[in-house]
Amino acid sequence: MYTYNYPHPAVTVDCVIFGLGEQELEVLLIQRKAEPFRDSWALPGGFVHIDESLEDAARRELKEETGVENVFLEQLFTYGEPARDPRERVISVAYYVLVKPSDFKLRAESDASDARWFPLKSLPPLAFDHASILASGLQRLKGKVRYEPIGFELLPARFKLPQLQKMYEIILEQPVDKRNFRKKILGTNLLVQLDEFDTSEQRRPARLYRFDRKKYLQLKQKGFNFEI
Amino acid sequence: MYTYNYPHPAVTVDCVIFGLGEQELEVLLIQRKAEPFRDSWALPGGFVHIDESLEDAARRELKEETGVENVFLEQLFTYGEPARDPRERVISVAYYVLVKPSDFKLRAESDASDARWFPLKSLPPLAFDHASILASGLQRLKGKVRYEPIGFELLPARFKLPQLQKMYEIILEQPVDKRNFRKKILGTNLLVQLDEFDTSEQRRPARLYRFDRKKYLQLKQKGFNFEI
DNA sequence: TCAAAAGTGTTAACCATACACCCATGC
DNA sequence: GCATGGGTGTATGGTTAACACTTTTGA
Repeated sequence: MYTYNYPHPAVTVDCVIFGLGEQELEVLLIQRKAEPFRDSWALPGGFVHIDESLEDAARRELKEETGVENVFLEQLFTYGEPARDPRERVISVAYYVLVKPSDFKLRAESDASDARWFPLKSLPPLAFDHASILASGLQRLKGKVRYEPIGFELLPARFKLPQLQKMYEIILEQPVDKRNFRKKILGTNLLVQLDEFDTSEQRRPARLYRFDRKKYLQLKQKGFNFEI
Repeated sequence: MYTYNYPHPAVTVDCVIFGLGEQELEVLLIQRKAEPFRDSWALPGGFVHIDESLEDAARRELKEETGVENVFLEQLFTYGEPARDPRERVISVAYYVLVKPSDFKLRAESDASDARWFPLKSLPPLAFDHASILASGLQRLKGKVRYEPIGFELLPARFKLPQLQKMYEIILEQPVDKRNFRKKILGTNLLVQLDEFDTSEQRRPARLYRFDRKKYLQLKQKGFNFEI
């Protein structure tokens, strides 16, 4: 590694933001106001400032463009094909983000904004190589949700088991056996049974649980592996 | 994403190169000739040219600095802490690389070079944040070797089963039951039995096999998952 | 009393694990 | 003929998968 006088590329971050809809996964996109790809939908993101870390840049852009903050965020992949941006050489570090329903509400608050949730099954055409970034975010989510407890990031802190099961069914796109699911998930002892019930529906109320993250982290250090 | 007049960071690639030693994993490092960290050992790598893709840059640096080419190479993580390089803002896209024994020989050929293999257990102090990059390369290798057939990348095209088993024992740092291992690995039908034997040792010759990559890719598309 | 979703156990099939001896070769 | 690692099968325990009815509530 010697001295370096060649031109530097621009570096951006882009975020694939997943949320749980009623029956499917949704992704938060923004509509571009500037060329290139003006008026196209795109992943929220932007240029990395010279004095901030990559993750800081991702969180900053996330907040600026969508109002979303304090969420699960993990680096996905870095895209650097020379021609991926028509303006100049732009290297993009992609992140994926999981938001809870309570974060969804920001959608309403910031509705002056150009951000919108799209069901995965009906995405608009995306700017740049964002469709491919989104696809690998989805692939990562599907793969990781089975052996790390990241699915809880898509649910409220207190949830009912049918809700948890539904989340897995939506992400994995396959039905899950109710009894086996309950046996397995309760068998981990990572769910804390609360003395509360969801009475908002007009039927038998479901018991609420929360995920015991502290306990999970302890077990993980001892070599325990979460698995669905 | 608007126009962008801020300074651009430099972008580098760094490679964590794994090879199998007799009894342990080894990593290929180079000794730096320039400041900062002059004479320190470091991961091979360097600046990304403005017109080459990230992977192309990684392969180019790999060849230039170590003579290694045509190997398994996969993106690992992108490191962008603002102070990780004392000279200027440098964002590094890290790759991990798996080389076969036949690629090892380049070590001898290019021994004028400043590249050397180090057993994982006796690494020298590393420049920049390379120790942490190396650690996550190792973590990735350990995690991935169990559910993707990447371990074969560390072996010659034709290998004997005890050799394959040893590779897993070295990477996973735990003993593997010989009979169960053979049952499982042969049960996948992904190993092709050859009519050749390893007669180089002074004992009962071991049968040679090769990994059937084509078959694996077909099965994978149908949802098959390799697992050890 | 009805509709709708919550909640609960048992059995059978499969898979993972543990384990010990004979074989083929070169010296 | 001996030392060395190569090669082979079975039995057990644990895990996963399949499956149907009762309970609770609000309307």
